[in-house]
Amino acid sequence: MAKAPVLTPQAQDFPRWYQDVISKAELADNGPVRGTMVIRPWGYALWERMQREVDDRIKAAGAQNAYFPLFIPQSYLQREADHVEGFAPELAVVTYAGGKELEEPIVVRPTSETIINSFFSKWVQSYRDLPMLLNNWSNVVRWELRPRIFLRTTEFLWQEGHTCHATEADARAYARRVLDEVYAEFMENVLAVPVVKGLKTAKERFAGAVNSLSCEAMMRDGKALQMGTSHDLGQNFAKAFDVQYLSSSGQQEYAWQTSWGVSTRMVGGLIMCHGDDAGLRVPPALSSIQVVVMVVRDSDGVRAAVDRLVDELHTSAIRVEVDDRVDTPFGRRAVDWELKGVPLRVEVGPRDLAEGTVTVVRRIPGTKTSVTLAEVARDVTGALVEDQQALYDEALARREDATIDVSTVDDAAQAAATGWARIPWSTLGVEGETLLATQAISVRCLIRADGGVPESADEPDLIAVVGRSY
RNA sequence: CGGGGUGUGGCGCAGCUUGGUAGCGCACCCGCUUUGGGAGCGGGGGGCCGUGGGUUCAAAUCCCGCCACCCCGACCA
Repeated sequence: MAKAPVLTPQAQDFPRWYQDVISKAELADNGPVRGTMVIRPWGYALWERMQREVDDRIKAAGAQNAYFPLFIPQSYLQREADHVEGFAPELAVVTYAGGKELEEPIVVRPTSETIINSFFSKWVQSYRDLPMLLNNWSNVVRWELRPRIFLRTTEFLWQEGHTCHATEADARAYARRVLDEVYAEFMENVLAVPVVKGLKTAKERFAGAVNSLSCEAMMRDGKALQMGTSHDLGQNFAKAFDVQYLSSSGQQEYAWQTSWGVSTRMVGGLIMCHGDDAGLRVPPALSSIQVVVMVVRDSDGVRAAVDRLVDELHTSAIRVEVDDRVDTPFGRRAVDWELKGVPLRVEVGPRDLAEGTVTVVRRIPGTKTSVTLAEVARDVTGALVEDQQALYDEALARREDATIDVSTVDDAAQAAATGWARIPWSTLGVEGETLLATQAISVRCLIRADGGVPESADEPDLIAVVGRSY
């Protein structure tokens, strides 16, 4: 008789499956304050690898890391009208500290536009100071009424980039460059998550931005997740915080700005895009452990063979971990690694060694094969590359199958029950967008007919990608 | 804000109707046997039963208040 499934099957109850994976794969726990989370080592390892890969790309795009404070004077938030209105409901405000009531309340940052701009106004003096490209790795707090671990938590970890440019065109181009070269490139090639890049509608735009661009991914239940955003801020904050520079022609000009961010929400996206009924599936390019070598039983020279194999894999620049917990039943260990989603398992036991082989188990396609000792390193290296691609291809095919072109608002609503719909923006319009909102369906982004990212929502022939979202 | 529900070892629950001071599964600890797909057997540790009051010889159980959390609706995006 089959054992009860380790996880609630996705088809039975997707949200429950998501909670089960997070708990059984030891990714995170809920914190004591509602909406907060404790990120456990395996979950944090995913985030650390994401940070490393994103950070490399941010630096390649010319930005430098800096750090700005957690606490912001409340008055700063109030300087930009749309910004304060957008964030007011989710602010955590400190009014009492050091044993007494504060003269001016302090806001725990929900994002750092205001405090960073207060320093830009000091640092940006001349066109020679531009562009100024900064990035801040930090935690932020947005009080959430309906939290979901990793996807929408009261406190989360992220990076926020903030830049100043001499011209509107430069700022726009940079916001777009981050979207393409930092975010989408990372998501598709490292996370193996295909994304649709597009422009947010006025309704979905960041509070205080002129335009917001986003990367949208489809989860296995057909819902959308905004994986990252990049904003063209125009001169809104520059004017509110007096960020001016002297141009080469001797004029005082307001700087043109951008801001952009990705967060621990990506961990949730990774889980829901690739996970299956056996647990997480981590893409090889991301995983902090690419191959786990299992000592099936410590006898007949198994341990020595494992040590030699690990050295060889290290030499091939593969991230390897040994599982020599021989006191724990084999099946338990195998299930644990599957839940955690490590891409490859190499099982070494006396039976294998007698044949001069090892057993290679691939988590992503779910295959198990016997490979000779001489070929392991080559086989493993090839499997890591193939499975990275397979994961991406699978996710892309799933998204395409679940996305349909429609020409009426009713059909769009129908399609959103199981996936996404593409509908001409001229057909949908703001009225259609409002109507869909009553059914918890939103415009994820606007794209051009050829899939390109629009410069503005006023371009003709735009397509709205609509769906339900997290 | 309105309606409904739930609070009992780390987690999930039973016990409450018909009061007699707590039990099950998983997890944990010890021993032996196991170990190629979630181990078996034996032994063991752990609970102010959300909280404050009341009734009673006696309250997890009955009565009243409070708190927290969950679901549905409304509101907001």
